[in-house]
Amino acid sequence: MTELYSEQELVRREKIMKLLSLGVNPYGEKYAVTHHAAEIISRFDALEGRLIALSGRLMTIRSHGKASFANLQDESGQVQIYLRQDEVGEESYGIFELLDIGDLLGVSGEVFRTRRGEVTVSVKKWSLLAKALRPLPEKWHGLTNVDLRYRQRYLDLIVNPEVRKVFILRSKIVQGIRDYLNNRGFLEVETPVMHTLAGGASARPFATYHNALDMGLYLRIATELHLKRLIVGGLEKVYEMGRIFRNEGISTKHNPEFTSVEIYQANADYEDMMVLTEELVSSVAFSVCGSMQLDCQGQTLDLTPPWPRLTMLEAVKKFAGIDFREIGTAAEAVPAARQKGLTVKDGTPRGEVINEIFEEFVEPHLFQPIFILDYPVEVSPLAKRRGDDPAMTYRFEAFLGGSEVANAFTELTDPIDQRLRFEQQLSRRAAGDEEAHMMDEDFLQALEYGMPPTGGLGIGVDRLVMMLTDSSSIRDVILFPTMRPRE
RNA sequence: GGGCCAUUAGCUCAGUCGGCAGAGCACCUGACUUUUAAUCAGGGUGUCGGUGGUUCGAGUCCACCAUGGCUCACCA
Repeated sequence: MTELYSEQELVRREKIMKLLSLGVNPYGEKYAVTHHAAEIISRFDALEGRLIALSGRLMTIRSHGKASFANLQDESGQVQIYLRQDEVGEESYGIFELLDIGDLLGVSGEVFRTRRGEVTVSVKKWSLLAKALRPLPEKWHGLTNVDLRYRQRYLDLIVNPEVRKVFILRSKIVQGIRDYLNNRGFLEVETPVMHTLAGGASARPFATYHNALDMGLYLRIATELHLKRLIVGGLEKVYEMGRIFRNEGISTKHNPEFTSVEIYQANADYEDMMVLTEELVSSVAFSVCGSMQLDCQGQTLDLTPPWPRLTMLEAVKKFAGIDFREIGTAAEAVPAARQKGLTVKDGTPRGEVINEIFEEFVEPHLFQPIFILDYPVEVSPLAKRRGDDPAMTYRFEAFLGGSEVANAFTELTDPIDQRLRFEQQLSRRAAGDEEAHMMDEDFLQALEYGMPPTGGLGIGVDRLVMMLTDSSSIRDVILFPTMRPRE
């Protein structure tokens, strides 16, 4: 017994040799398909007695000697087929007996209903489109090994029908976002994925190298700074949906590459972005899921706008019992945080302390849609300062199902303040914070030509898809999540 | 990176106190022309994740390693 192949693989390889000796190509030509499985069942009354053709994967075989039943699965679902020796002929039936579960077939025949009421295709002609050399996972439990499901997603898609639904839904969500924005005059643009400077977010980038130019490059961690350059350039409503890369840990909410959509609108501010966010999300949910009330981790998430708004200071006061309007300095803020049990380094700026308390004591309580407004300037280096409180910015995040789904602000257009913010980030970088922003002179130069007042919004598409498909892990909404290679 | 858990047949999983490696599906042989988790009669197909160790004897106990899951940390 060779160790290369399992018994079942050997058997299937032998069957290929038999097929070839019978003059059958195990990897056949395209089959002229007229219908899909689900359609044959749903439109049975119109199709009964008619000749149709479909192709799909053989999922079950029930052989009765000189006749066989089987189930054929295509993208739409499964339909039963029925094959009789006296219908297709002895030779054809003999070849059918060399088939295995997993093989790809094209069949044509007449639609009828069996005694037991099952809509079935009575096969008159069929051909082999692809012989499967490996057996499929078990038909009742499907593939549950999470590792294998992600590594061999094609198997997951074949044997777990609900997985296919999630990814079809994802595609519709992405299309729905595009439709919504395109219909409102936004221009979809494409900006570089490889950056000489990784900016626009606090994250560690992936580094790569360009040989001909002899220089290092980073994969983008955000699309923000290029899209704002386009606003400077006079494009008033732009967006980009695309892949972002962050060199960080992997979790049920984080994949190293993920999809964001960033939206920028000139002559707008974060108030406009709030309306845009709740309308975009709720209308996409309605068009894709048919409802604004979603099942989400055993609870009902109601996306009907308008969503409540709470400032970060109000939220912190409400859930942590600390009123930062009365705590104006870092020297006071740090002990207040420690009193709540947080470990905070000496010299942590007030804004960062507020943010940490928010994340620790407020975020776990958020489930229904809510906008948290007015983030501290220290954690918002690209957002405009509030006119009434320069320590805070016109920034909000939208939380859905307890997860941050959108981040937006009235953009900082003042090049002098922007330079100051970058310098503050640089000093944090010098202090060892690898996620602090880098100085982007090229971007500052663009701002110095003048940028109109602008509202900007970023939405984590994967997390939105998680919400709308009730998925608890980001890996369940990414076809091929990042994995360590096997062996 | 820390903690906990998992890894046994192609797949889903059992495996008691350390004593011959098991079941269902799939697969193989045979029967069967309306079955549908088809049925009936027979067949076990295996580097028990890897490497060491303890032991008369290890799937089982110990150590280390690998991969994955959950979780904490980190991070939007």
